[in-house]
Amino acid sequence: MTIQSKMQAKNASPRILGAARAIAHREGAGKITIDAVAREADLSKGGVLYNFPTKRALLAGLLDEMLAEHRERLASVPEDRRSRTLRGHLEAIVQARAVDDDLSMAILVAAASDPRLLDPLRAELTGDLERILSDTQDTSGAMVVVLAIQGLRFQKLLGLPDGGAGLRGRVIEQLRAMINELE
Amino acid sequence: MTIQSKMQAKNASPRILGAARAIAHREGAGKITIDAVAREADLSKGGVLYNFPTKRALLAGLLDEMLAEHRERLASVPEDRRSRTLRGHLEAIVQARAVDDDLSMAILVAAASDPRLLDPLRAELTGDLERILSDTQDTSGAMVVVLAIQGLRFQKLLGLPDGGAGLRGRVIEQLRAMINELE
DNA sequence: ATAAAATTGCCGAATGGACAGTGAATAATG
DNA sequence: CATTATTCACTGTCCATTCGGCAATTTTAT
Repeated sequence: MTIQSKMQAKNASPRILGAARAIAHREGAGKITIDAVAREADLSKGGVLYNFPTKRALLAGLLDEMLAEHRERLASVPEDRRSRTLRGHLEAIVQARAVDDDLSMAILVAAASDPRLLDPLRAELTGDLERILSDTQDTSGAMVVVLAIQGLRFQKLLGLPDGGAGLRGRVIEQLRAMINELE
Repeated sequence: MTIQSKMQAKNASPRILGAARAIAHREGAGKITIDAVAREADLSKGGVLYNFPTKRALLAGLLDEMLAEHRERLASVPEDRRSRTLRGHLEAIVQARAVDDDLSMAILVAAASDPRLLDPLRAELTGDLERILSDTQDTSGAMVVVLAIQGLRFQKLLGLPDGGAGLRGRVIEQLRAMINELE
């Protein structure tokens, strides 16, 4: 019970999504449960279900929010540079410090519970990829960079070995260089 | 009830693991349930739990089996080539046609239910990575290849866009070339 | 060798907990 | 007052895990 216990917010959805992310960050993606989210958001279970009528909808909302953030990061790359989309993908992952900021975690839960939840993501990435590939002649070179970026994502997410911070920095530098060399 | 209904096999574990993989392949990783595995393996629930006393143990067993297969694939790369481990990782994923043969799916379930299940995988990969990096001077170049391979894994697993089969082939060729150019 | 005893591998019916979803009642808001 | 946001108390389902029993197999004792 917070100080505002009896005050109705106009829209609890952001708080709910934030709660879900907090749980995923703290306890792992699999622990996202309606009850848990309700507790975390200081709301009743019914309250959560009022905003997201099913758990599936909640997960979809999560993914949606993260996709939106992803788009924002992409948009923050200067308009006129070559390989803009590809640069955006790389910088997005460099900036996302906490796993919490990252798409990947939501992706995992989604995939585990219902693969169709990933459809919007697939659509988005398909568009991105088309743009990336049409930005250059060296499509397989570009694709290697794309794949490496995805590799970075899951490596961080799953806590797989990364060869240390120093190497990580040099890898990112190298990826930047590879992007610059695309024509 | 099969024809051998009253015959006791010495060890149902392989059948159980096979059943689990079949389910994961057909219905998704999240559908691995003791009941389902029991049905698929034509065994009772108790029978499954006799071989794997908890579900966690079952998942650990799955991961273990897949790690063993992974080691085998690595071992199949000719002894004397440079960057042997790295080549092994690449060829392993090229060979694994069905997602079914791939580590990744098991990884996902494991990560979702209990991150600690990934510890053996982490250990294995840490060793692999050390070997890979000590095989060359160009550590960041090698790491980019490692990351791209991981990217390929998850791309396939999650059904993310890959730019088509042609591009995929060229990417693999390019990765092979990158490995050859490592010193 | 063989009967008895112990062990192994498995069955299948409970048990209980976790969880998604419902609906009627209630409070807040404009 | 009417609409919207939320609570509360349930319901039903799914699922991991427990447990007593049983048949086949192996070991031990005679």
